[in-house]
Amino acid sequence: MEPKQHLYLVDGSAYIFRAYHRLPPLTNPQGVPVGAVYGYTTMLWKLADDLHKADGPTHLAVILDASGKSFRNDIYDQYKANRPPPPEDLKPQFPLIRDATRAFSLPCIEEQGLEADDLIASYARAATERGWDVTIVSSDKDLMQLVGKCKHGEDGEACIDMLDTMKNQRIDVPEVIEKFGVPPELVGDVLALMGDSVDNVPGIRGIGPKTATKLIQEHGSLEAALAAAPDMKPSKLRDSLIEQAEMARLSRVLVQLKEDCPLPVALDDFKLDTIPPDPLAAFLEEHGFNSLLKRLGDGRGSPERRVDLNPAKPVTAGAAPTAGSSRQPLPELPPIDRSKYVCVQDEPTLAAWIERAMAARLVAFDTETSSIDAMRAELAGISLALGPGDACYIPLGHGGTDMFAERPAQVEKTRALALLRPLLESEAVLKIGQNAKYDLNILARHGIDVGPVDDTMVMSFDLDAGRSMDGIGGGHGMDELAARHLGHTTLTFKDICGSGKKTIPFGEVPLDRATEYAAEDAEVTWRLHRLLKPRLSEEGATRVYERVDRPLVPVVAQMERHGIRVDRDKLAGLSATFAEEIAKLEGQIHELAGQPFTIGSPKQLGEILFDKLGFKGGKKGKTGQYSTDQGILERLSGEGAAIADRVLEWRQLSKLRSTYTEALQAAINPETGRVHTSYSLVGAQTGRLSSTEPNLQNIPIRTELGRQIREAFVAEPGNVLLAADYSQIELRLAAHMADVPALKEAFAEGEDIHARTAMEMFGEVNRDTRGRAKTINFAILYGISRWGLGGRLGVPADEAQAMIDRYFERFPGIRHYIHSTLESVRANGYSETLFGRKCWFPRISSNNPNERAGSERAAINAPIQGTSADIIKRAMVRMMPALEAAGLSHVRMLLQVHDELVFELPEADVPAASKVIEAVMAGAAEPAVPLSVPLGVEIGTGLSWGAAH
DNA sequence: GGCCGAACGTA
DNA sequence: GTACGTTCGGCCC
Repeated sequence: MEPKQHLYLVDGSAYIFRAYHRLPPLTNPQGVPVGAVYGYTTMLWKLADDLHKADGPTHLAVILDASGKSFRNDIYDQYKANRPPPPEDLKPQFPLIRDATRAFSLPCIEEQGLEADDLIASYARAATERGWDVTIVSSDKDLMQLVGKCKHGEDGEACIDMLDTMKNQRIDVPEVIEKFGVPPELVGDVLALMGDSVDNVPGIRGIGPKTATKLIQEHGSLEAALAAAPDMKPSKLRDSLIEQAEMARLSRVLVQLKEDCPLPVALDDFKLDTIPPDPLAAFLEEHGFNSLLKRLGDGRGSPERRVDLNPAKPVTAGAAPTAGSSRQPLPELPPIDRSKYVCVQDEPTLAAWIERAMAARLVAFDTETSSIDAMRAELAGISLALGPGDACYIPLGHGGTDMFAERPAQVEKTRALALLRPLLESEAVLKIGQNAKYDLNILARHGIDVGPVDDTMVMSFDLDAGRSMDGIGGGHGMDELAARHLGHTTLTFKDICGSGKKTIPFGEVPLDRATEYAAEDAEVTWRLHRLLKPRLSEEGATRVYERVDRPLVPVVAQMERHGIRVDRDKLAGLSATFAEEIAKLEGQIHELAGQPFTIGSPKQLGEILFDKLGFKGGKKGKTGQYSTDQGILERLSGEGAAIADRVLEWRQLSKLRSTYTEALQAAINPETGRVHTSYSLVGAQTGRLSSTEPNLQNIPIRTELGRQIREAFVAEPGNVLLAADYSQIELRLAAHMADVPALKEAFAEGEDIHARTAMEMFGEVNRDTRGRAKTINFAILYGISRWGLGGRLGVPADEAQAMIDRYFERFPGIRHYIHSTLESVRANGYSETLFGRKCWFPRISSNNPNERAGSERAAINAPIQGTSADIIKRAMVRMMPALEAAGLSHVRMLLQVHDELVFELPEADVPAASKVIEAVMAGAAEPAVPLSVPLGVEIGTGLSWGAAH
């Protein structure tokens, strides 16, 4: 028989507050306060010492609070409202807690919307159900409710106790009774009566611990005490109990621990091995914890030392995992075996799978459909995975198109979805998707609001954006992730459905093949989640994942479903006008050329211009072709070449017609009559969204002709469109991040920022100097180079360099920002936004100077562009709740264009909605990152997108 | 049918 | 000089 398993659950968040208040202030060699971190480290040290003792841990995890809001705020909005912000010198220690945990190679769990207490309760219950003993490392009184809860599992009795490491005291049932006067199962009733000022649990006014205990002892429960109140002798206590009975009941709910939370990491993955000494030593050294370092002594280099990279296993693409990324290795799983999958074709089997998924509290899922376009796709089936080799496919729309072939047996679609709905919508079951936004949209169209959801594609992005090396892709698609992390080659869509003309819809794929493909996707998603989720906390990506990108998934999904109305007739009219003009120009161009040719071919055009017509200044690029881009043609036009002028006009009109007026008409969804773009959450390495099919982030605005296309984006009758833009957000962020007093001042005063720059640079402001200043400001954001700036301004490189020097002289913070950013990217391999979003630059140390310089420019830009992306994403996440709280439930958020949000709303709501939108956007960095510049938001409204600007 | 480079639309 | 996506012609298979 296996030895008894013993799980330790460390209440990390509560611990550091206690450690902070109990220990003297202490700073590390870099001057960062680390007193609480030191206390936390010694606590982990003590636990690690017990590792191989008889009653020591066999499994261990640290549990942290991930976010300020939880389900308790939905029940009682004042919950934890009185809690003061943490002291300034404690704040920087929070992220270090994760570093410390990582240094011990221990798993660290946190989950948005859940408090550490609830996760601890859920893990404790799950472990005792399996017959494991549990020790909760905490002294939190709420958690005392759990003590003693025994189960009779396979291994006999399993119990929960607590360990207060500060007092070095075990807390078991007698200790709980000593503290509360009642056994653990009644602690919740006592807590409900006495309330808690720190958490702002109301309780009953005038009742403290003493009276609460007495009442519960006498009556046996909260409800009994409340029921007995009218018969008590008249007193203040009696009146309070009667008057505030509801408050007590509410408090009872608030102190109740949630034991059925989805478990983001499986219990088996908390298995403890040995603590590898190297990362620990590095951590102790970095923070100057010399006494501990000494005690670690010659543990370094011992035979237990673990090797980071096992060549037999698949290797993460990009930079090899470096010091600090080690952890207790996850137990190995059997290889993927597609023969184990089940095709679910009848209701009882389906019901059994749903029941098992409910019990597992974690299920990977995937939908199969007829199209890549979620707004047009027909549902063909759903796959579920509960573990390795434990996956199924539920066909729902197979067959039926061929009248002569027999339709395979399947559970009827509506019936199956009705059965699946409680699972997919259950708060207690974590659903894991790969690009879950797609599946959310498919299921939303069938009336199912899936949640809570984790997304492995988004996790991969938050961990590894930009991390690709020669020969190894850096993408976040399922096939690529499976190859990179699991060493597994998945069946591809092409393998199953073919490609090109011979593509068959998924609903026509035979069920055995469909099952292999679909269930494999779900199992791969399950396995990826198991690998990636723990990496989030280990690699400092939790904040950006939990607070920004994860909650954004359903928000963006909803925007895609909303779509935007376009005026087809208006587009058709423009298209016809453009076509006429294009034909006219074509005739003139062929006339001027002396022969017909394909104007759209740069190759042919170049030959006509420079070979046949003999214009000078033809430059051939690396492909041996003449360049005929806008700059060249404008120069020729200035030199009097009429043909160049006509070609420029022809190009503008052709572009507008083919890319916009024609393509947008084709993109109108016949069912909704609207255009639904698809946003990629992992499209831009910096963290921006990207938009495809169609791209609604590059609708023209700069020229009058192009602007007419924006007029075709319109509101429904009775509604208007509202466009809200951040003004100069990247420059504002640069001013903040590089700490440039002159620029910050200008933004604070609402000055014209380019004019201010012109004044600083040239001593006077006029059209010319302001324009040059504007160019320089942008050049800074894009990673400046003398040649680039020179080219833009039309001055020699040395003159441009002089301007750059002058800029640095006037705004010294900028030079320092560039220098320190590059320094840090070279040292760590990645840049970081103010919110901790990483962007990797594997070529920053390339031997190729061009490549290296390119990476450097991108690395200077990424924190600024990425922080701006983080901020608007945070605004998007908060927007609908804020509007709803203001009673503005008819406002719909339709589009995001990097620094702009577009809404559709009833005209009457404009004043109220403008206020909310402005406030949410302007405050979106707070409270995580207080900015030293205000964020300006400009709002316009109109019947069309064009008019709203 | 699939891929690449040139050109050009946006922030 | 940053970050994207789409269209087109030209070329490959």
